[in-house]
Amino acid sequence: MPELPEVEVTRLGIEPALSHRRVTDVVLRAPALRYPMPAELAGRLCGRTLAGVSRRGKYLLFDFGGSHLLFHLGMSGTLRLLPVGTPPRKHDHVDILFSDTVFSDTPSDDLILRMNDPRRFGALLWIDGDPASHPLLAKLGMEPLERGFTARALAARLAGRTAAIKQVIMDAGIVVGVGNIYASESLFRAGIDPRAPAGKVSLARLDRLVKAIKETLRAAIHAGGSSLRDFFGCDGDPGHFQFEHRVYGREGEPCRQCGATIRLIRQGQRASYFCPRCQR
DNA sequence: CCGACAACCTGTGAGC
DNA sequence: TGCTCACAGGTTGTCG
Repeated sequence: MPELPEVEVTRLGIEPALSHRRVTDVVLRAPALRYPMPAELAGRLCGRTLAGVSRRGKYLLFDFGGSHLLFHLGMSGTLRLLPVGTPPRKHDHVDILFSDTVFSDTPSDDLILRMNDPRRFGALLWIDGDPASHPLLAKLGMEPLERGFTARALAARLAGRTAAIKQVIMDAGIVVGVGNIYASESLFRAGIDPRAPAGKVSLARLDRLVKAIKETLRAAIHAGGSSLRDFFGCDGDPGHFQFEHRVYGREGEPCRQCGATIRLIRQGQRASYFCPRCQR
């Protein structure tokens, strides 16, 4: 499901709606996602005010004034904002109820932040202290939309790597947020064969790749993300970037750039799509 | 350190 | 209609 653009679209919807609201209740309907649910979560959260929501890679960090609630959406997770009283559906595992804003004099406008995750590969963790030093976050690589993500910085991390470039740019220890869809899409835009050994890609080509990754992710965020089957933004709207995919999911169809037939191969148990003429 | 692979879990669509 | 199989946006752990 969610790669960086889908997580960022979720953050952009939630942050303005929930910031400065106070938690009034927590409902957990599953004992665990990828990890056991945080102990005493209701006791820790109720009464606290949300200061803001940030993102690191595909993780969302809800700042409750020094302590953080961390979400990961895994393969099939979504976060939605719903009116209080909305009945839960299958796989709605977590509700966090937020009060109306403190200073509003309108009738109650309380909201539920609800996490749905059929496959339960997602995660919910409570982090005291600096989240950057948490084991899940400490070893993460570069943020692709930040200035530090450059061809030179990428080249330094790829030196000596013999694995295929597509698999390496999906490694969160190198660069975060680039998953299976956006890896294929970015390599197409950069004109690079996904099978090329990562350490042997020239600096000039890495420069094109870095620019392609930034462009692709930004365009996808602008489009509300890609919705293949079960991604929706926090308002329930699907994204529409899937209609702009140039190779992902287009096996056997003509390349939009040159007309050659788009190919599907397996790399590391994942599907890779590419144009054999445009990507060499 | 690196690379290859299995595992986690549910739903869906294709093929018979 | 119903069965079985392959596969799906991610990450972690193990093994050589």
